[in-house]
Amino acid sequence: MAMDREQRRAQILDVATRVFAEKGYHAAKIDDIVVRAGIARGTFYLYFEDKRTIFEEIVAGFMGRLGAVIRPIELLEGTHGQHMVELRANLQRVVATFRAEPAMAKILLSAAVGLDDEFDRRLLTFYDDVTELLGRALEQGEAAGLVRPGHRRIRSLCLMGLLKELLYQLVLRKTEIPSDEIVDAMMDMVADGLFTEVSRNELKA
Amino acid sequence: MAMDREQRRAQILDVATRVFAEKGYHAAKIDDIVVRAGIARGTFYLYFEDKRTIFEEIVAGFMGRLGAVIRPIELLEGTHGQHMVELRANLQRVVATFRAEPAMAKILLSAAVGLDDEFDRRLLTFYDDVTELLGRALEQGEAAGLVRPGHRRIRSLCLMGLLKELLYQLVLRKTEIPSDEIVDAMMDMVADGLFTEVSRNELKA
Amino acid sequence: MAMDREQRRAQILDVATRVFAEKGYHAAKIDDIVVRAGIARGTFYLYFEDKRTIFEEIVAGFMGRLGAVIRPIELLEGTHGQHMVELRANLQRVVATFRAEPAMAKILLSAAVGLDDEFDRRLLTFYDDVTELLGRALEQGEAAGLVRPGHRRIRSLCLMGLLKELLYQLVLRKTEIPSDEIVDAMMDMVADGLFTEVSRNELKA
Amino acid sequence: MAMDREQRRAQILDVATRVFAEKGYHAAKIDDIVVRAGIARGTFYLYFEDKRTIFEEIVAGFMGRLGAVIRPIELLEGTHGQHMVELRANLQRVVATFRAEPAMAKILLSAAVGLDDEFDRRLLTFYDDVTELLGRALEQGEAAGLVRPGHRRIRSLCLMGLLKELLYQLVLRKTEIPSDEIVDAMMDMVADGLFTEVSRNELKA
DNA sequence: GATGAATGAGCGTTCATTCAT
DNA sequence: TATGAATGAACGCTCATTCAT
Repeated sequence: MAMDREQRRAQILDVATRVFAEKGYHAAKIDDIVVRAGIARGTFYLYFEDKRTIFEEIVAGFMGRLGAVIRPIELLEGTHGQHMVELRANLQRVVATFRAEPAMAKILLSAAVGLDDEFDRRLLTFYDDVTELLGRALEQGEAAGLVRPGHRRIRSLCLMGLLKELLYQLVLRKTEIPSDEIVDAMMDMVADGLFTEVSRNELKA
Repeated sequence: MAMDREQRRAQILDVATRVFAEKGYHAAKIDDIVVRAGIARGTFYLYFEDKRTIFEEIVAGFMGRLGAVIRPIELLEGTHGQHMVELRANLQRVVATFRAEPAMAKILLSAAVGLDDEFDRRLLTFYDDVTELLGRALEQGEAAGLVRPGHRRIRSLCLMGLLKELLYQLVLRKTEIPSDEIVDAMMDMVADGLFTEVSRNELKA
Repeated sequence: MAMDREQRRAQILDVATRVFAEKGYHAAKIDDIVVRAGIARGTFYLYFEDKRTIFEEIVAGFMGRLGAVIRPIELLEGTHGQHMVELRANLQRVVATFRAEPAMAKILLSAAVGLDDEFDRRLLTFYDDVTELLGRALEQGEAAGLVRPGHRRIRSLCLMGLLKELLYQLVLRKTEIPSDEIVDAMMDMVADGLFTEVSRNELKA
Repeated sequence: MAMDREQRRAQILDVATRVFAEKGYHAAKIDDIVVRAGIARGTFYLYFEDKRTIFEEIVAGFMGRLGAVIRPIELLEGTHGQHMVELRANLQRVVATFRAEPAMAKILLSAAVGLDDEFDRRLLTFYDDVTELLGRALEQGEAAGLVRPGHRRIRSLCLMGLLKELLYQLVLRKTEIPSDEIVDAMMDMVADGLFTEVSRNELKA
């Protein structure tokens, strides 16, 4: 098994990811990882400080990859007409990133939730960052006259939750809807809302 | 400590709810509950079969209260003009229910996630039920000409996620936004979407 | 439930006997006894010091009844011809005593065995007493020329074991052999042995 | 403490055997075993699944050794004159086996009794097997004219019980009677019975 | 006397982590 | 570097016994 340090580390990380995804943090035993990686118990600790640490590294790694895929939309003059394309591209990249690593979807959206206060804070911080990104996008959108003015914080949270739920369901339940269709439906709803003229009038009444 | 059986049970249930909310299922020790309830270890088992069972009862109880608060909207002839009122009332009751029991929000939306396969299934089933309810509402709305036709499954999931995220954030982060404002902003977004004429045209381009 | 103290005691003792017989000492819970006796947990301790004590009383009681049934065979002059009748009568009474209280057979021959050192000693002492009784009977028998001379201690132990095994099997496995037949076969074997002339000669060779 | 896996296993097994013999199954704590073996609590579970399992292994092991020592007596033509020698040899091997492992005698004949229904069944089955072996021996003996005809089942049970009692007493009470003497006395009694001509006549009267 | 809610010591088992080889 | 046997703290649960009413 000629394997340099980095390869070994990567292999363990990979195995651990799948184990955590399958069993959840608590039910995942170091033993499960070690057996599936074909290494000795002690070897694990040569590469990772402890169970908690490797889990954090896994999550942090995916958060990084996810962040790298989201590109802020520049609302500069003259780029008009590109915004929607870029927005859709962002969404599609995010969906694709999760679909490429379904195990990570399970971990990020489920196994890592409620682990403990410290980890919850970490997760919240990540989601906060994304939410803030969305908030700024809305702000710029409003400034550019592309977005109807409205409660930005609540709207960002809604967008965040809507995304998380879709990703969770699509990846974990292996729903077979093509990414395009998902992104289209999501954007249609977010862009134009659900109501018809009739119900809008009713609402105003 | 004069306390009849029901009182004692309720007291333990209450203490346990808070402990589970604070620490999550695994980190919550029977000892934590017992000490905070001011009872002996054995007393706990006089009222509840085991750790798992009391947790399930806590979750099931709240799911029940939540279900009781959601009233299906009748789309009968002549009830026109009432739909929006009823929809908003439903939302407000749900928000109020979570705000009344913040610990339960933490448990349902975080501590109970990823506990084990069996419990995950239970949670998913609950959310599925709600999602289906939303799906039927959309269907009836479309039929009544109140909702723009569109991908119902994806839309219900979006609504579900949007709700969950809002509730999680509002309750856990103790955001001080009044329920009215939240419901208004949420409904505005869902009803009319985020885009202006300008961006709609851009989207079509 | 008008019941004076003695009646209550007797009732609990009776119930406990059956519970101990059915489940064995360790698996028998005070709760089992209390529920079946239709009394409260605390009431039990008004009549008996603790679990161990009631068990000891049960065993001691039966040992007493058993002892009362075994009547030493007087080998006085002139009673000749009565010995065998009396011996058989003794055996039949012992068998009858066990058959009358099958639960006690289970307890004495199984549930009480290996409980702890102290109790084992008590059992051993009881069996020792009986063995000694048998030993003296053999001694007198030899003196009277009725019993072939031989190793008295070993012979008594053999008789003891043979009796215990028969009783255990007959009572616990509810074998349907009539007491008479059992006593006859046992006595035939003990009296004349198993061998024929042929094998006796062979043995001597 | 250089010890390979098999040695360690054997050591724990040995210690456990003595602990079970001294205290009985229930009173024996894993701690007792572990402390006396000079290992950590967890180490025990590296070699044995649980308390029950190691106990079963101990008992099964001894039953095996015991079974291996009992050799069926072939009643073929021409082997005449060997039967008694072989019978005595069997007995002596059984006695020797118990004497070599006094702890096992205590366990098999006392600590394992009344443990629970499942285990009781296992024990009974073992004794049943031996009893049946004895029954077949009697049958063949009768057929060969070596054994007086009689109630075979009762006789086998008697032999079984007589053996158990002797072994229990001799091993546990550390009686210093040499095996030879025991076997001789036992065989003398079983072969020829206890009675003289006088008592036999009396019996018939 | 009777009740039954409350007690708490005690035990089997798990599993992340260490460390001698 | 790799190994895997050994460690031991920690926890859920039981049940005989007590005691306030």
